[in-house]
Parts: sequence; C-alpha cells; structure tokens
Amino acid sequence: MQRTYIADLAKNVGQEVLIQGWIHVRRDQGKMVFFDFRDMSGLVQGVVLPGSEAIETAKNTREEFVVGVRGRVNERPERNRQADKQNGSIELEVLGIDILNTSEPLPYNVHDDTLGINEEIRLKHRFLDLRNSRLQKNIRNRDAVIHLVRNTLHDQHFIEVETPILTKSTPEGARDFIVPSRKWPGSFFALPQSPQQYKQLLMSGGVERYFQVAKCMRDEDGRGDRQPEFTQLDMEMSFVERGDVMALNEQLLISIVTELYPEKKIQEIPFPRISYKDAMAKYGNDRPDVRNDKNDPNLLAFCWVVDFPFFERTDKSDNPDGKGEWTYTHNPFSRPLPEHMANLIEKKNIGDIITSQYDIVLNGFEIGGGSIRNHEADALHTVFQILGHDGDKIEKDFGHMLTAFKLGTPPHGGIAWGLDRLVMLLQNEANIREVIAFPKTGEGKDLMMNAPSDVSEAQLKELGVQIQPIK
RNA sequence: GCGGCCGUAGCUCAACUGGUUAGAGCACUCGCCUGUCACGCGAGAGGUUGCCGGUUCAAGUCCGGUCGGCCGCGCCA
Repeated sequence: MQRTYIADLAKNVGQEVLIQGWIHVRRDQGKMVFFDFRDMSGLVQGVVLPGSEAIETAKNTREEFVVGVRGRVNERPERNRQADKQNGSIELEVLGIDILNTSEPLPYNVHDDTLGINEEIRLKHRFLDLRNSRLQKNIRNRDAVIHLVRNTLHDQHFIEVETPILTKSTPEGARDFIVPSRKWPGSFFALPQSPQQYKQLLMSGGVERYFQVAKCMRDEDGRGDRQPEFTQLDMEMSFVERGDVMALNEQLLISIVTELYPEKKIQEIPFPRISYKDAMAKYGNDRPDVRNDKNDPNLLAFCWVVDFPFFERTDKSDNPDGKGEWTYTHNPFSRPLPEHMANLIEKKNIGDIITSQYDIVLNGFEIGGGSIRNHEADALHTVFQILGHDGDKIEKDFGHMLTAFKLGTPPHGGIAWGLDRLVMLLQNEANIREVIAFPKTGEGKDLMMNAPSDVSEAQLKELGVQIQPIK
C-alpha cells in the first residue's frame, strides 16, 4: 500500500490509507487509545476504537516509536473538532499498527521548544533536537533559501563549481585548520577559509559567472553568530563593475524575503548605502543597525557599507616613525576605486586609498561582503609590496595568482554571503547553531561525534607526526 | 588568551543564615479509565548534588582547584 503523507490526509476522507512516522503522543483511555502521529509533513490524531484489532499493539507502543499505521480517514464528530490544529477536523481510525522500530524514553522532551534544555545535552543528541518543530523549520527554510538562490543564479547563467577542500595555508587572514599529508610527511594541507583564490582563478578560466554553496573553515574562537565551520554563498562574475554585483545581490535578497518570508518587510528599497566613515561616525561600527524599530521581529533593515579604506596601520608602534605596518582592512585581492588606482600604483597617500569593497549588513550583522578584484598583476603585486612582503615571498605565496593575471584574466568581482548568519536572522534565531544541522560548541567541539579526538599511534606514525604536550 | 554566568533524579526546577532521611512537575514502571487532544486518577521506582581537595561538630550551600556548557572581549583577509 502506497504511503500517504499526513499533510495530505484531509484529501482522503473516507479512504483507507497507510501513514508512516513517529508516535508523537499516546493518550491511553483504557478501552480506546488516542495518538498523535507525526511525519515530516505534520501531525494527525489517530484513534483506536474499542474492540479494534489494533488495541493490543496500541497498548504496547510508546512515544517516538516508529510506526506504519493503516487506517481510515474520518471526519471528526462535530464536538471534537479543533479548528486551530492541523488536521483538526479529521482523524485516522486506526485499523492496524506495524511497529517499525521501538524507542527508549528520550533523554529530553523534543515536542516542546528545546531552547530551555541544557545546551550540552541538546548538542550530544542533536539528531533528537532536529525532530523539534522549530529546528525542522529552520533547516527546511534554510534549504528553501539555498534552493531559490541556486535557481535564480542558474537562470542568470551562473554555474555552481566546487573548489578544493584540501588546499594551501594562506599567510594572511584567520588561523588555518591544517591537515597533515601522508604522501609528503612534514607538509600540510589547509582547509579553505573561503574559495577566494579559486573563484578568481575560475574567472581566469573563462567561467565568467560562478557560484558555490561553500563550506569554509577558520580556526578562531566562536561567538553567537560565528562557527569555526560555516557556509558561504559565494559568487564571482567577470566583466562587471561594483554596481552590477550590488544590484544582483540586492535583487536576490529581496526575492528571498518576498517569496519565502512574506510576513517580513524590508525597511528601505533600494538598500541605503553608507560610507565606512559615516557608519563609524554615526553608529560607532561598520555594521550599523539602521532599523527604525528594533522591537519589530519582522523588520529587515538591509544596508550597504562602502568606501572602506584599503589599508590601515597595525596597532604595533615598533617602527622608527612610531607607526605600525600597513595591513589591509578587508581583502588584499580587492581593487581600489577607479579614481584611486593611480595612488596605489605610485604608492602615494596610502592611507587615503579607498577600496571597491562593499559589505551587506542586515539588522546590525554583516551578512556578506565583496569587491571588484585587482585583475592586473602589477597592481596586485604593489598591494603586497605595501603590505611589506618581499618579492620572493610574494612569488611563493601568490605567484599562481600573478601568473594567471598575466595570462588574460578578465576584470571581475564578486561577493560572499554568510549564509548561516542570514538564515539565523530570517528565522529570528539568537544563535547561529539553531540554523546549522550539526553545529559545534563555542570551544569548537562536536559533542555528538566527540570530535576532535585522538587518532591511533599507527596513523600518527604513517604521517610522521609526533604529539608534544603544549604548556 | 581574558572576563562574566551556570552545573542538584532522564528533563525542567526547589531545598531559608551551613543543620534531621535532598523535594516537586514531566518522563519511566504497575493498576484503573469508551471521545481524549500536554487526557485524567492511584501507587511505585529513580540521587556519588560535574569532579578533586579544603574549612567546619556538620557542606548541595562557604573556600581553592579542575572539567564541561553558555555569553562577551581579544581574535576572526
């Protein structure tokens, strides 16, 4: 017999059907037993009438047993209808129950919101937490966002390309997660902090319009809106200017809200643009919360922050002139604004050079950032010179980029969204863990898998790795 | 790396100023129940108070340490 989803039962009144799912609640009345059955589509009440052949099995079931239930869909008696509930006007008259798996009592109740449950216990039993309706909504709506973005970008001639997970340690940026190489003892892969270099090289490779739902890893300490492993919605386009990337992304975000979150309203369209200087002066940070009403859970206030300085001094003042070294504020691969290119090439007024960088901010959270890139080898080389790298180091670390740029790389630019953070805000969650199926703790552990963990002596020996205690 | 908060039954919590045998609701087990919908009623079982040490006649409670979790700072192109 073909399975019917619980959400479709109302279309089958009077029919005999088979549903499959979990026993959500059992209410044993003695001679008759009521159930709430649950599958991914919802809940329905089942009733085992007195004298039913199913009564014996019904008595032996418990919450969270996995069952196949054969039954007849009936209209409920008038006085037993519940207008506020899914399937509140129908019920399933249970004719037979097939127990597909039993369940011991759960460590905690997953029917009510699990936000109040000890976080450690929730994370250890994440597979149970995911049964909770709030978590189900979060991961399903996350999928809806990704689905919409994939469809929209494909319609606009983007292709999704996967880039390597085993890659090279980047001398700049966050701390890398590193992976020892067996074939080359003493050498290490690094996990990508972002697909930045690969996506630019895809532009060199003639892909022109790329995107990827990309896993990124940064070995830094966590926050409520930060995980060591997270997902970027990454894209890059050739032959575009700053306004093209911003317009495309603005439209994409508007589509997500209007199509998937119709109850929410966007405060201002087109999204306001604030310069870094104004944001710092007016809000004291570069991710301003521009909401008119911070208590409205359905208000989404997007804004762009632009015109960041390309370089800033490090806070170390160990130089003879008392000033720190130059470092970049966002991304060394960014291109200055067109009118600032001359200063970069001539290394003049370095602190005044403005980058093409644009950050997209939502309700005080940075949900994405990008720029037009330096596609000319000389310009990129100059950036690294300003950053204090000598020629050999530039060649060793970024030679592949410079070579590509000397071999016909088109002008290009792009952006990357922090997908988890965006979904967190759309789902009105206070923590990024709530929208990630299997998140890590603030200390970067997976409590369910118990990772990271020891590896065997044999594995270490094969890798030529020795463990030394860290003091 | 630093700071703050937290840790009592499977879960959520209580336990006065340090004082008798650490309690309750839910879950669990058993019994009863023909329209319940977080069903109800009755009974029962369930504890190394995270761990180690100290103070005290006496520690869930006070002190030190440690482990774990949460929040924030540093960090995060």
